[in-house]
Formats: sequence, C-alpha cells, structure tokens
Amino acid sequence: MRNRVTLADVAKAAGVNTSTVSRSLNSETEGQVSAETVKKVRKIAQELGYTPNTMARGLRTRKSMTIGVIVPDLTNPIFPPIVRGVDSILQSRGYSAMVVNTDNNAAVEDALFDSLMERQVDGLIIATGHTERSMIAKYHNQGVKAVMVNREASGVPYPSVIGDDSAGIASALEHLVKLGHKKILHLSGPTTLSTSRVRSTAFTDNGKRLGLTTKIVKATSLSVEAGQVAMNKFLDAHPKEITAVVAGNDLLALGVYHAIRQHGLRTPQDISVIGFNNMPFSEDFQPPMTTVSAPHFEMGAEAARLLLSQIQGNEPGPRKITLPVTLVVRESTGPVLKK
Amino acid sequence: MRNRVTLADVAKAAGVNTSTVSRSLNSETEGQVSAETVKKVRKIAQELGYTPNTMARGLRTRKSMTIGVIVPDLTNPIFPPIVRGVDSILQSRGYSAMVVNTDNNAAVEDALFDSLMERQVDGLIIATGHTERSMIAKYHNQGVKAVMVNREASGVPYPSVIGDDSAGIASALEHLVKLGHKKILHLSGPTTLSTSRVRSTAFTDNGKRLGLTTKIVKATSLSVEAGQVAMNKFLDAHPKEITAVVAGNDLLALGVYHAIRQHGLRTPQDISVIGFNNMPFSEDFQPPMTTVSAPHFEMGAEAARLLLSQIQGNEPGPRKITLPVTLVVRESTGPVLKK
DNA sequence: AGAATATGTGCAATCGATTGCACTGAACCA
DNA sequence: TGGTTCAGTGCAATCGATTGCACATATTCT
Repeated sequence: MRNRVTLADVAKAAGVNTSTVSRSLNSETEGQVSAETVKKVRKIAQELGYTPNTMARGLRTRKSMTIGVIVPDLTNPIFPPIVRGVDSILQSRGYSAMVVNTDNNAAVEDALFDSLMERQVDGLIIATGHTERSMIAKYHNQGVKAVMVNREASGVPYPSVIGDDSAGIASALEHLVKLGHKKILHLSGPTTLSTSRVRSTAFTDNGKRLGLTTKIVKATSLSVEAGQVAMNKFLDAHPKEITAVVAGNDLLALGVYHAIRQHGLRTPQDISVIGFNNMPFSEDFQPPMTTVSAPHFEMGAEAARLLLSQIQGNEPGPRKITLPVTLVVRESTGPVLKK
Repeated sequence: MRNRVTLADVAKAAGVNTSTVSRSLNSETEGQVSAETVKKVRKIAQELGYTPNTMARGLRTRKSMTIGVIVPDLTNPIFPPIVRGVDSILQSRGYSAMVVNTDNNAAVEDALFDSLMERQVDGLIIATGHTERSMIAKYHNQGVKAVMVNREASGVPYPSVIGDDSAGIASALEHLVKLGHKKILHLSGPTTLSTSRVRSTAFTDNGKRLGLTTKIVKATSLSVEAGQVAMNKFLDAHPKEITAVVAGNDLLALGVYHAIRQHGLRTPQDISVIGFNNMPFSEDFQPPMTTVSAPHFEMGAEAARLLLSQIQGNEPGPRKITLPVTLVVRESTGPVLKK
C-alpha cells in the first residue's frame, strides 16, 4: 500500500543523485546544496507527493523518533492528561508516542518493554508506580533512556517528575483540622506503589505534627472497588471511630463514598472525604469531591522535555522535579457536627 | 543505545549464515532448517539477548506491524475504552497502536495523518466523527486500509463499527414515556458529527412515533461547557416548557445538570435527564446518570479485527457493524410530578 | 547403480535513506 | 599564470533483516 514515491524517484525526476535530494530536503544539510537545486528538488518532491520512509531513515540513523509511554491503564482518568502532556511536547519536536498499558502486570510489562525495544524507541516515559526496581535497573543497564513520571525517584537511576504529594497531604490535613476534625483515617493504596508510600508517610508525619489521632487502612489496589471493600471493612469494625477520610486517590475516595452510603451515613455530614488527583469529573460526583489537584498534563510535558533533552545527549539534569499541587475544596468536606 | 546484537552476531556465534538464523527464528520458516540447527540458533540468540530490529525488518517486508489510531481527544472518557479494545486485539497479533489526538482540528489531523504515513503504519482506525469526507477519500485513494469506529459509515469507502444509536435513543424515549413525559428536549451535538446526526434523526423519528412534543437544541461541541451554555440559553427562553432532556452524550448531559441547577431546578424532580455512552463514572455523578450504554471496548476490538482481516488481504467484509446498546436506568430520570 | 528428488544451508540482492569521501569546475590568491 | 580553496554534486557503503536462487549432500526410486 502507498509510498510508491522514494528518494530515487524524486532524484530521477529532478535529474540529480539521491544524495542531493536527501540533502535538499533536510534543513540541516540543505546548506550543502545550491539554493537553486534545493528549490527545484523540493518542488518536484512536493509534486510527486514524496513521503520519507521513517523505517529506512531510522535504520540508517539509528533513531526511530518514537517514544514509548508505559502506563498501567489508560482508562484510569489521570493518565490521559499525562499522555496528552507528553504528546504535546513530542509532537512539536517531530516525535511520536507509543502508549502501552501494563495493567500492573509484571509479565505484561516485560513483554511490552521488549516490544518497544524491538520497535527501537528512542526513550521511555514510565508512569507505572508498580515497576520493580530490578526491571528498571535492567532498562538502565541496557542503556535505555527514560524518565519516570508520577512515581517517586528514590533509588532509581532515572530522573522523575512528580507532584508534591507530601504538600498535598499536608494541606488536606490542615483543611480538615480547620474544620474541627481530630480523628482521621487514611485509606492508602498498596504500598508497592511509590505514590502510595509517599502519601502514606506524609499522612503519618503531618498527623503527628498536627496532633491528630490517625489510622491507616490499605486497599489492595487503586480502584473504586478496592476502596469500597476496604472502607466497608473498616466501618464494620470501627463504626463512629473517625470523622474524616483522606484517600490515596480519587478512585479510592469514590469507593469510600459508596461504603459510607452503604452504611447509611452521609458525606460530609457524618464523614468528610478528601481525594487525590482532582481527576476529570470529580467536581460532578455526589457530592462534588474535595481533592488535591495535581498538574498531570504539565507533568507529562515536563517528563517529555526531560527525556528529549536526555536523548539529545544532555546529562539527565535534576534527579527529581516536583510540581506544586493545590487543594480544591468542594463539598465532600465539612465541619464536624456535634451530636 | 542498546541493540548491539544483530542477526549477524548470532550467525557468527552459531557458525551459520544470517539467512539460517533468520529462518530459524521465524516460526513460518523454521521448517526449512533442521531441528537441530533451529535449537542451537535459538539458544544462542537467547544467550546473546538478540532483539530483532523492526525497522530493518519492516524496510524489507514493507510492514511496520503498527496501526494508527486517530481519536479526537484521549481525555474524553469514551476513547480510552475504545483504544484499549483496539489494543487488546492488536497486541495478541503482534501489532502495536500509535494513538494520535486531533482535537477536532482538520489541519492537525492532516499533519498527523502524514506523520502516520511516514511511519509506515499498516492501517488506520479512525474514531473522529469530524473527519471530512474529502480527507477520507484521500486516504482511500492512497490505498490506505482503514476502519471507522463510532461514526456513521454512509458514503464512506471504509467499513465501520458503531453502536446502535437509533435503538438507544428509542429506548431512552420509551423509558421517558413510561414515566409520563410528553414534552422532551433533545440537546444535540454539532451536526457535523455523524453520531450527532444519527441520534438527532432518531430522536425526531421516535418522538413522532410516540406522539411526543419534541424540541431540538444544538450545542456547539460535545463538551460539558457547550451543553451547559446551550441548556442555560434554552431554560432562559423557555422555562417550564419541557420535563425531560435527552442529551447527545454524557458530557452534554452533565452540562444540562449544571444548567438545571443554575436555574434553581432539580434533576429528576423538575427535569429528567438522559445521557448517552455510559461513560466511566457516570454512575457517580450527582445524580447518578440514566444513560445509554455503548460497548466501547468491544467496538474498538471489533474495529481492530476488521482492520487486521483487511490487512491480511481479505476484502473488507460487511460495510457496517452495529453493536447493541442498552439503557441503564439510574437516578436522573423520574416520573413527571403533578403540580 | 544411476537418476531423480528432498533437505539443509549459503550467497547476494534488496528494502530506502543517509553520509564520508572523492571529484569537478570555478573563484581566488600571490 | 599556476596553484589553492571551496562550493556543489555524485559515488558507493551502510544500517539489519528477509528471501529467491543456487548448491551440496542425503535419500529415494526404478
């Protein structure tokens, strides 16, 4: 199918050698060719509808102009903005993204990594918190350039771009304290995920700092269902023990909503809930969710910038870029009601 | 970076020719080589960590094993499921997807199309309702294989996979009639989008059939904001004129929610609202949204199947595949209240 | 036994673009 | 005027894998 027109075709039509055509079409090298020839060649290429063959080019230049983007699951609403942020930068630089979903499955991730390598991607943007250190070390050993996004960088040989999770949790807690809350639960994601660990630690630290009675419950994954299950279990065992929940992310918070409702309680009158991420439509939930807003698009864009600069041979700069987050107060949090 | 190991390396290590290595590693051709040699070559390839170079392979075979997926905007929640559906099929067949966002911008789409062609994609899955016919004709003339998804196929030379929009609208209206509604508004998307046209027509037809008093208002895009603006305008001009709204999609319906609230009215007590798509989290909106559920994942998967079969040389089969949809009744619709 | 066939492997061309090197002719210098 | 320099172009190798064809050896048939 298509792509009949090659450099050789253009060369023949223009009465010059393919090398001249190649140089004429490339803005880096057009200086080596007379302005006149460049003009003629470009015109003919245009007329013939010449399209470069990136596979041939890539074979020769050892560049695919393609970046692999590894996410756990595109249907998790925080990832599309990240991907679009990545894309916004890549596109403007002539790169394309190849997005793959791991579903947090190590075997799948391994296979996808191989597939991306076969496709000669020039670099990787890794948005899976799950990826084991050994796997990342393997990438690094193979000389793969990469940037982590939305996951902690510690101990990892790659730069990373993250939201300021600690500050986010801190402002969430401060908000609750201002509303009179003293006994607060943290519904954490699995601690295999670096973001969960960071948020969990920040919760404990800030709780101590603010003199709160805190509790932590762990969900088995960052999903609505897992959040619901974990929260139901907690409410069964400890009814009335807390007045507010800080969830590891919005999905878990949504699960908390469900569980609270299932126990005949109301948000925020009985229990206040705070999410994390400010994912799309969280303002339309019932009730509109108070949550920490992270700049996902910008995180993706920044990660892409970092990666491209690395690919261009610059030493990977700052090990860790932290972007500010902001608490968005909506209607899932309210003052503690006296009984 | 990486990929030091080539066929030639393996060949040298194994003491055979590259052609033998190539044939040994490919299950299609391994029959041409003695079992013994195959085993040896595979072992050595494994040990050396050989990874095929898809650019070199693609150059020779004129196949990239890559499919371009064109969507308007990945952050619109109906597209991730479609993309994952596509991916689920592609992956199992050794293909990869390259997803691009057009933002419904023709110039952008044109540029992205070129970029995909340069990357030698083996086919296209087009999920943009906006794409003009002329553009599609151009693709077709260039011999590009493609499948449309979530957009009407009429007049287009490619097969398409869609949800049964007419049936969805019909069941939405029937549901409202059962609740006693007689005066119903359709908040349509822009009629440049084929899905909007189909739904709009179905609304008119079924309204007539059911003896309803219907009205249609057009939003400027399929977004929450556009829905809100259009609905606000309608409510300003015609308060109390209708008791229910069928929106062109869930995003518009969400805009309708907002407008209704802004006018001091309630859903569903004052006005019932029905969306379309059953997008993720529509059950968590305030109130949980009654909507028509379309099988987006399956639509993507089916489109991918169709495309691959086309690529394998089969004539594009049925011009149009329609997948069934179902009405999901939640809490945004209720009986008409007497005053 | 001699011929015909099968089996396994190697040779070399090929896909399309890039690029180091060599070459030509013209401009420039002293 | 003879020798440099330099701009502009062409030649041919190269990237890594695939594949038609040729060839050698082994097997089978009559």
